[in-house]
Amino acid sequence: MDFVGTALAEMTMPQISPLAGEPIERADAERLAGVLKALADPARLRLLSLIQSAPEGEACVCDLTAPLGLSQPTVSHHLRILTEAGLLEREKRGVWAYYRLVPSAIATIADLLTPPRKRATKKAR
Amino acid sequence: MDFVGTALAEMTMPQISPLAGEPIERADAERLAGVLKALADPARLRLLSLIQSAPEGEACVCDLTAPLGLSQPTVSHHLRILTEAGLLEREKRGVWAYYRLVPSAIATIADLLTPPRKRATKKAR
DNA sequence: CAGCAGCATCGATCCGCCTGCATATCAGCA
DNA sequence: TGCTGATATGCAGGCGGATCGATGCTGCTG
Repeated sequence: MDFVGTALAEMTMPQISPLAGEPIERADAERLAGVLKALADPARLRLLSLIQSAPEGEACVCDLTAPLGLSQPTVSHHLRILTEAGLLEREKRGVWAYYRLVPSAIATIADLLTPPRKRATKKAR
Repeated sequence: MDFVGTALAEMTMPQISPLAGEPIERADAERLAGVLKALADPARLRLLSLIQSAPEGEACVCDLTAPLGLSQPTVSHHLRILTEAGLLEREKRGVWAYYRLVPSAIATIADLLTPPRKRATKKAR
């Protein structure tokens, strides 16, 4: 499941727009589902929220374990999934690993879900 | 998992905005994750796409089985999940069950994911 | 160099979900 | 009423994922 990391980049291409007019391709559906699957977990949603609302917009694992009530390996596991999905980026400073949101990554997903409003719902062929 | 059906309605309240400034609550995270989990499946994404691009914006199960390459019970199962998540609505006309998108349901999810751009990222306390 | 602290990885367990087959339900029709 | 076709539901196999304890790895520090 390494393709998930590049899924976002490939889907930013405007002509794909999965839920727009044309029926979605099987491969595109799997890519989008892969990214959504990374989002579709309470712990990971809270992780994104915690990191985003952190003082500098970044947080290390030790700051996230307590508020989530999960073990450190589990938190690392979720952070890994979010990073591979292209939603987080990791920076190692000394002993600590700082995570921050990838700018506009989530907004890209939101855009993919929102069909181009003005496009005719019927086939534009 | 009946709460999923009402999850969308509860989260449309603007003060929630899960990925906005404040850290997300555990209950809100689970509700949003529940809806996202309904979306995070290739078959269900293709179902939404197929229904939306259908002639009248609606389709019955028999029209969806072939393009998905899945058995009829499996398609019914996915349609049920999407309906319980508040993304589809079902109308029984005679022997057929017609499914159509709930207007702006997906757009609501997209809005929940997109933080209010101009909110200060730092704590507003 | 030895010890320690922060993270990642491994192995194992438990649970939920996707899928299909078989079956039940329901509406239309002869 | 009995039959046929379109959907829904029950059941079960199989796979993936969430979680944790134990362990390994790596910088920092004394």
